[in-house]
Amino acid sequence: MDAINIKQLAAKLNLSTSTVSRAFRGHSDINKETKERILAMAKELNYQPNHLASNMREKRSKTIAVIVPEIANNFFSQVIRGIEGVAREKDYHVLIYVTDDNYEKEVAYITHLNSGRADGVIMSVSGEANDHQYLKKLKSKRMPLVFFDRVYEDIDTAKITTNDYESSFDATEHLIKAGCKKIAYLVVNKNLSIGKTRMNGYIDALKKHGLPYVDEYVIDCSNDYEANSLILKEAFKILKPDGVFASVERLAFSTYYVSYELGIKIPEDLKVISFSSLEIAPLLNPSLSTITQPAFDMGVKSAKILFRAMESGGDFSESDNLILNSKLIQRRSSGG
Amino acid sequence: MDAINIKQLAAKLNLSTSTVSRAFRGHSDINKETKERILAMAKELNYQPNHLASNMREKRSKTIAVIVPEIANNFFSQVIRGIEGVAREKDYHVLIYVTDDNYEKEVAYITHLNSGRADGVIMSVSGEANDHQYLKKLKSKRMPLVFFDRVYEDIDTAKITTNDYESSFDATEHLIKAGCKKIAYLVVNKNLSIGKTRMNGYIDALKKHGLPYVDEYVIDCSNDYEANSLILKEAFKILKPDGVFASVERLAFSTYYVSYELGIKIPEDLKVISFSSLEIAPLLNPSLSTITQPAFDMGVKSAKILFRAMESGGDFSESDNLILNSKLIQRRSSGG
DNA sequence: TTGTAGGCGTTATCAT
DNA sequence: ATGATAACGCCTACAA
Repeated sequence: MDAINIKQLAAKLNLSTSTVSRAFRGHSDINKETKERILAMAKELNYQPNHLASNMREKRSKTIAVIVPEIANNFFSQVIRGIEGVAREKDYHVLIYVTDDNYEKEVAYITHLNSGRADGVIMSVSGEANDHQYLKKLKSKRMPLVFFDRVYEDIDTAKITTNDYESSFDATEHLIKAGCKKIAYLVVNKNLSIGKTRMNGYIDALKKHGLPYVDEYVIDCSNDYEANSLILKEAFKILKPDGVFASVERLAFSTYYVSYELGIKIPEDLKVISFSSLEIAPLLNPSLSTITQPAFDMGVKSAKILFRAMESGGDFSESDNLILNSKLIQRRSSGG
Repeated sequence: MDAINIKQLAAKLNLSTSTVSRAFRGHSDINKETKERILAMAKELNYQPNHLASNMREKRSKTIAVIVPEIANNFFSQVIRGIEGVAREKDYHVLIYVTDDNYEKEVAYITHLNSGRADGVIMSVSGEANDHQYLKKLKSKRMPLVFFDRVYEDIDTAKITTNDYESSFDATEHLIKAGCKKIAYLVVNKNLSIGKTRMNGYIDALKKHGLPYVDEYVIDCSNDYEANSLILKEAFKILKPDGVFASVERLAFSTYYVSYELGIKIPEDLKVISFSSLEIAPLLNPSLSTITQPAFDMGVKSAKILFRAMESGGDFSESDNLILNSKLIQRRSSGG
């Protein structure tokens, strides 16, 4: 009762394996009747060509790998949904790898992919460490790589990002116009390119409006809820900011929790805006002002660019560096 | 500069492919020095055994498939995270398939998996249609299948679910004790086993407390936000429920939006409780009372059971039907 | 239109 | 300890 193979099927039909193979590959030179006979019998015996074998023969896996820092996160899950949809259309399969922002895992995944498991990679980087040699190996193996959102600048490959600098500038300016004088910038990893870019927008907006840039107002958080809670509690007590710009959704949530706890009223005492892909931002208490990235669309575009590269031999062009626009949506948390 | 293979590597070293192969498989009979020489050269040439080939040889893919109705959803993304973690430990890879609650896609995915792409499947079903023949084929191919959360009762395989009946009973009772007399039950697909089970809990709780069961109070919704908004608006206007029990997170969100719009005050005019895995339920306006399923844990357990089955030849035992407990967390939306 | 045969890259078996 | 060889299941160039 085990899986049947092409040989057995051919035997049952008194045909050669080539003919059977042809029936499945939409080949030209095959008698219509024979083909039908084959497909009918295949159905009856529940035969399907073995992918492992045919992929090996054709030297491709019909699979793409998606590497993300986390998955239980609105932004990434929406991106993945976008990627999955495109892959499905192309009849490709999607492997998921979660790095938990861990550099070693990232290296390990990429390294293991160097072995025929995937034909291409879409990834949002962990941002730890500075040695990106392991990624260059992909290139030498002609395995196209697309970065989205969090990228390594020193790797020359397609990058799908959003206009982080402008958005951050706008968000900060938005808080200033709402009357904030002491705006805290919440970040998870200052060294990550994305953290830097967003911070520059913040700094330049302060400058433009003649507000001083104060180092302490840049609050370096972690990926851990508990830890962030402590960090923010301390910071809020000491600095007493009247505005918070969270560079990551999670930090906005922590801001809410801490504010509840300390009796800080949003938006009266503290105005908040955050990068976020949360679809229910309007349902929060108070509704959260957001800079919303086109997550789903980023997934779709990343996948399309990857497929184009795979179809054309693995090369990218300058036009494969896309910068999409995020949307600033003002809600109650920033005084709207 | 293309990928190198074992033959070329062996040639460079003046060794046979067998010896090189042994170096990679931790085989006993190999000279330590030779092994080191091989590994060093492999590193230099960036050689890695081709998975497609070795998997084919060993007749397994070291891959599991995860099929879910949707992915941009807290419950499913947390389950996936759990699965992914276990898979990683076992050095397995994870394929993701999204059905969008579409029966045809479900059938298509399952059918295509009958071909060596995966060694096992974890799935939460779409629940459309009643012909589950296609799943039986998996069994004949010795491909273990684990259902989680949404299952087909007529398929004899491992099932990881939660105590939906009891949770629903408790949730309904909770609303009754909070003073509700006219409780609406919101459901997406009445015919899905999960919808039925949860509804039974609702019905029995009404009975126990002497409240009439009224057909109109069971409100059949869809997966579309817009459509649900209309359905609920109509229903709320006509039925004027004082309690809502949402069998799915999404419907609680719609309830909030509609209530805002109609000026219905939660919890004063309407008390709400919902199945939900939302980590920020406390931040909603008002904070949402939830029945929270142990999503991450369900993922972990599903994966572990699948691996045990794969390791032991594909069979499940009665003890592989797990029923985990959800937690009822009372918050402001139900009057807490 | 169909069949024959070789090879994709790896590994286990058997021999040396 | 190492090497030669066959086999995994499929596909295609070539032959008939």
